[in-house]
Amino acid sequence: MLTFLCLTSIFHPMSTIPPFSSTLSSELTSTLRDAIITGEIPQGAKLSETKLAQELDVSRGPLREAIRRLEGMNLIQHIPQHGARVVTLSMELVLQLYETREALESKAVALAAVNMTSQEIDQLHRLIDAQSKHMRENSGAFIPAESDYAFHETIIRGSKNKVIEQALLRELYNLIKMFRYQHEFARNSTTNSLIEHRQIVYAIEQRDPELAEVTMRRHIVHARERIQRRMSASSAA
Amino acid sequence: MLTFLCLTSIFHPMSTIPPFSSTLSSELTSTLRDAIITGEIPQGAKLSETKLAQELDVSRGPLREAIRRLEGMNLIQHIPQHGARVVTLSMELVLQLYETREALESKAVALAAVNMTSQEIDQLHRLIDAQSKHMRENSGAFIPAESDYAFHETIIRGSKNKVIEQALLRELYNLIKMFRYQHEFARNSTTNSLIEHRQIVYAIEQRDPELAEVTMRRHIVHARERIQRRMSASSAA
DNA sequence: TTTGCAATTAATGTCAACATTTTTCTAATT
DNA sequence: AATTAGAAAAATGTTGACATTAATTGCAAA
Repeated sequence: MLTFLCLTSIFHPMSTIPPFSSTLSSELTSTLRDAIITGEIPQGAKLSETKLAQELDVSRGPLREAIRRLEGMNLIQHIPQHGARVVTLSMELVLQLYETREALESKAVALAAVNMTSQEIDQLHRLIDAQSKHMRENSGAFIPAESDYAFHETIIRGSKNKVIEQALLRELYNLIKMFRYQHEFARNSTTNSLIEHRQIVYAIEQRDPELAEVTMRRHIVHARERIQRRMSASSAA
Repeated sequence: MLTFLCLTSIFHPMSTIPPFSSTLSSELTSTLRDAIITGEIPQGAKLSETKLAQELDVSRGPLREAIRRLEGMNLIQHIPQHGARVVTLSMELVLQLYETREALESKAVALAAVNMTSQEIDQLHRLIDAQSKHMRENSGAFIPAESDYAFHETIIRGSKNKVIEQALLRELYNLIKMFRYQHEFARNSTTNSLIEHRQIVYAIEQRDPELAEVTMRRHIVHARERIQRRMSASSAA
């Protein structure tokens, strides 16, 4: 028996998309998305329409629509006449996610350096200050994942490019959150991240798109390399 | 009365996704996608489930699923309780599409320079030769859009990065095809494109990711600038 | 004529039943 | 015992009806 059955629940702080929704179908989309990200429905698991509909006490129509939407978010793979399965995050896929993120988010920050309002830049400062405070008070190891996401999302929205925003927040970040949530070592950011965050904000403040771009690119490459090291280490063990 | 009603038809050479499909819902997806790309269903048009279902002689269930899928491809915008509309390609959106394409496809070609097989590179040569032949025989103005797409798709698949491939071919290219199909001036490529294509293939052959990346980036920036000039010229007129 | 409300119409959201395909189980054959 | 064929079960695909919400129409009042 699954525990995510409460449809009107308060969701994880993971969520990019607001949990509120007017239709049952949208509500199911959020519910299933969070259950997949947290691993409550494990990777590779088959989503049986019949069983899920029974457990969630809804009919199959809205459920199928939710599954189609999650398909569009790359959280689910659907094979006609065979059903839907939760995506499996192979080492290869995760590295490809970070390669794609590098391309998109480095462009996003370059645009953000030009297009962000001063209010939005202030918001970045507030987030960094909170991260800094958190590290001081916890004798320093990690930045909480939520704060890290908030930082990156602020920049992405600051690009004012809806296409990049959608590609990153709707397709990529759900998968990245899923990976980080389900791997303890990736759940929080390293100390070094805060320094890099400061460099990125500095470049944006200087309205220097080229500097912002290379700084962000390096930030994401570092994250990818860290994952690569950890994954190959654990697979060798 | 719409004319795309023949579900088992031979589709436009536009299609990225093969027209064959086993389920009615997938078939509807292809049908509607092509109707949207060609403008048979015009930009901003409301997709009335009731009417469409009647005209296509299907029930609303599979039709709704198709609409959800097209939503995932960014061809349709859906507002709960209000229905679905075909996306409207504003000047702003088109330029954002090309900005995103620049970021993704420059990364794709850098990966392709490392990962493409020699057979795939041969394929690029064959496509360029055909483009070259076409221009000689037609006293030279343009490369047909289909040949241009084939060239870019070969490179994108050659990157061997499924995430970038999906983002480009499933989300971006449909919209770019839609724009080019519905704007006569953008339908074919310029003479200069062939030269740039040759430069790109040269860089891939040299297994030089950096050169490939800057060459592709310039190629796409040129395309965007050409659009920008044409659009502002026509809006000034 | 215009504004506002009520009633009607139509559209989207949801459900339950039916059809078809796939999977599973059983049993017979080699 | 293993394999295969057939039957049973379960799953996905599809349909039409019902519920609820939005849009339209018509009428009354300002």
